[in-house]
Amino acid sequence: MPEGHTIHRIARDHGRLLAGRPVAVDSPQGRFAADAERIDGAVLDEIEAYGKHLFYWWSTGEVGHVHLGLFGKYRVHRTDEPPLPKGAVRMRLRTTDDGDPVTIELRGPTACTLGPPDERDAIVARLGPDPLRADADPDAAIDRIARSRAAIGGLLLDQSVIAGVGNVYRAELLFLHGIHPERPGRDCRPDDLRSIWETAVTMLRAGVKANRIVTVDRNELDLPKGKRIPRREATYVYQRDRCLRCGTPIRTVEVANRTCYYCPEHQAR
DNA sequence: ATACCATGAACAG
DNA sequence: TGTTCCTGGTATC
Repeated sequence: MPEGHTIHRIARDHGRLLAGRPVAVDSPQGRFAADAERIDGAVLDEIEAYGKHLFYWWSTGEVGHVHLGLFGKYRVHRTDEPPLPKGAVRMRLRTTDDGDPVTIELRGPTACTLGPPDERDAIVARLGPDPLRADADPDAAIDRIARSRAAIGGLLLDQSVIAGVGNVYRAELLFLHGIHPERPGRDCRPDDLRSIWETAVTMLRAGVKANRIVTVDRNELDLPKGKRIPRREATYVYQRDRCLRCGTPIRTVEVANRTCYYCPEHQAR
């Protein structure tokens, strides 16, 4: 699930539920237990999203770091007495004040740690600009791509180039700009690179709003008004059999160790 | 019941 | 470049 839009949506939703409140923290599964103890009962000041990373700013001055990876998942319970947790809950956050009771469980993350703000800064320093953040510098990403001999399909997945884009968005961004995933970054027109950034901003924002990835223009679909777009219709090329626009069979190519879907008709080498 | 694959990324070498 | 870690949905038997 988690590309950048998911992470920003989680930061927003969970922040609304927990920010400014004292929170009981524990780790039923155990691997976060020692860290949990240090912030147990502290006030959660803010949840920050940066690319695919989440940062929990605690009133103790420490910062929690969560990266969901491929499998990590949150579950929200609107009670402070949730059912016995099934499976391995790495981190559990539970309200203890008089407000609306909330318990949030985290399972299967790639990273779940606690440290000083320096550690958060070090992680952010390794990341490229995040299209969902107001402080993003598009030129940092555009220049990196424009100077690179590497395939643009790999660069778009490289979090140090652009933070928050994942395998679905990369395929869709390249399709919409008619660029083959294996084209070297330096062989792309600068205008196209700028446009890719702008499209990324639009797509990711739409993803946060809808809480899912929908990259197609609704008007290109033959759907009854008001009907929800099915998952397999929500993209132009990603996990499709045929290109939504021309019907050409979709091909795949491995770029950066991940399957990249593209339309051979629209995306020439 | 079992296998495999997936929207991710760190690490070894 | 290949291996490893984590979970869950779907396919296959």
